[in-house]
Amino acid sequence: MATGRTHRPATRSRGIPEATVARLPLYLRALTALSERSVPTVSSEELAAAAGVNSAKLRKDFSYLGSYGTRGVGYDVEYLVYQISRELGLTQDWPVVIVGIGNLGAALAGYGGFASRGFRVAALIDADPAMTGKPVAGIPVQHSDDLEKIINEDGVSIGVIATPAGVAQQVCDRLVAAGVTSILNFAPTVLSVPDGVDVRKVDLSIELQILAFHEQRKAGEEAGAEGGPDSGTDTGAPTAPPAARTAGGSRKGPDGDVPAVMPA
Amino acid sequence: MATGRTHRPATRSRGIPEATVARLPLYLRALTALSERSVPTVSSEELAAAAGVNSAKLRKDFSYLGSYGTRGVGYDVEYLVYQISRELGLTQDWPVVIVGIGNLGAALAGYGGFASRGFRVAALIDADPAMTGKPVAGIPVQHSDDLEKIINEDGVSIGVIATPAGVAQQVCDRLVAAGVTSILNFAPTVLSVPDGVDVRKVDLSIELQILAFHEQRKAGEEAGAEGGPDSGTDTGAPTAPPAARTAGGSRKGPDGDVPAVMPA
DNA sequence: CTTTGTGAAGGAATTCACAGCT
DNA sequence: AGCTGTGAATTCCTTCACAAAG
Repeated sequence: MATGRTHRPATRSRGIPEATVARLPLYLRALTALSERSVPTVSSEELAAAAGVNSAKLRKDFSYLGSYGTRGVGYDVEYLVYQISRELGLTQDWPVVIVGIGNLGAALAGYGGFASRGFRVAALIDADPAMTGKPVAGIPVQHSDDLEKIINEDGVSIGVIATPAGVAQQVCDRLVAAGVTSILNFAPTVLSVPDGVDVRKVDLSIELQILAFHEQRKAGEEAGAEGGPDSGTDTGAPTAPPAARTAGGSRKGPDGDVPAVMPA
Repeated sequence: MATGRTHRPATRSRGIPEATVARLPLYLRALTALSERSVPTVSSEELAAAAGVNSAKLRKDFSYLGSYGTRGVGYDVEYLVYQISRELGLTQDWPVVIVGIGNLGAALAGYGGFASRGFRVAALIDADPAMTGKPVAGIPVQHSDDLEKIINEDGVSIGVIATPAGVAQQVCDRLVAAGVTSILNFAPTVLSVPDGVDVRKVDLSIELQILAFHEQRKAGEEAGAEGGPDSGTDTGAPTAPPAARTAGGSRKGPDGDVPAVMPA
């Protein structure tokens, strides 16, 4: 930035910004919908609306991919679908293994958006011998003893972890050792992986907590002018704060001390 | 903040950055684990490692909450757990409804992390009459005709949508009309909601596509020095690009034209 | 005219690095 | 000594607004 970016980015677009990459699938989905309705072209304004972003952002995003689009007209839907697909690597297909076939794993196995767009469920793996051989979403579950063999035979590089948190790290380690370099983690744990391995995390409870934060904020505003943080709703007022600082005068949070009612 | 924080923040900390809010649940989880092991205090360095972030970021994050923590020592685990919980609004409990009890909805209903930390599944709702009354994860499914009544009676403000994409928007509309102001959406659609309603989205297929992007990138680097985007892997080379631009010289992507093989 | 593509401005998040407290 | 809390520097992302292209 500071240095002004002399000319073209050397070896070609080294680096589409992460934020842009994260939005490409959104654009792709919107474009696919247009494509199915046989809409031939779309403006940045329309497409942005369909994807739920603003149009300047969309145009900037596309500018990282190249100069697709025609001024005064818009973007050719089919062409863009192809270009984005290629950029995302969806023109090849990616075998994926799902480890942990509980409720969630089963749901994922049956998820339609999985099969479409280049992803193929290569195997379902579970540690429970009772599951072995049982078909889930039409695919027979295999035992985790064979994990390494499965990964190797199918050339799997993407793994989905849907196990309980307690075993997620060891499953992860085995996947990585077997050659998996991208992991989608549904278990509520921080996974540690060597450099070069990507991990993305999907965490229901985190999302809910973020919503709760905003929800609380709304309630606070709507209620009293600027009253305390949450003026109790049901604050029992009992017990004492876990470890009430060493007394002292440190300027703590909003209203000093209140007991915790932490759920398990 | 900027203004040196004369005394207490006026109306109180107007505005913890979103990025910080999104990490609080991570810290909370790590702290809860420490708490269970009866660890009394923790340094920013240790806690950051457990949460998978760097310690400067963690300290900055905490600084938005107030001055908990003791120089030369670290943070009192229990105290921090409480403060973060309160900040996130987890000291009150939030009734949640889940709409769409298919594979995914059932998985969510049974998800442990749900019940803990202040969230309570108030109702499971599905449009299929055959599901009505059937218990899922111990909770009887109710019919979507009663959606409004359920929301009102239980004072639900958070809704989870796990329906097929096709009906997600209308379910969303009904939830909002009934008074829900926070929505967690698992359906692969962009939901439009009025101002004041928060939507968060969890989308498997988007996460996979982002992984595929990076995966492809790795493959590219590891192979030829800096060659084309993916040098084919299996590119049939057939058919023509959807709408091959009006010829012209616009500097398109990396290697001009290649056919699309888009999956449905 | 319409709409893209993009410099430049503005804002947000991260990281540095150290003053200040314990 | 050790560790937090935070201004300042940096990097990343978004938005503006307009020149260039059809």
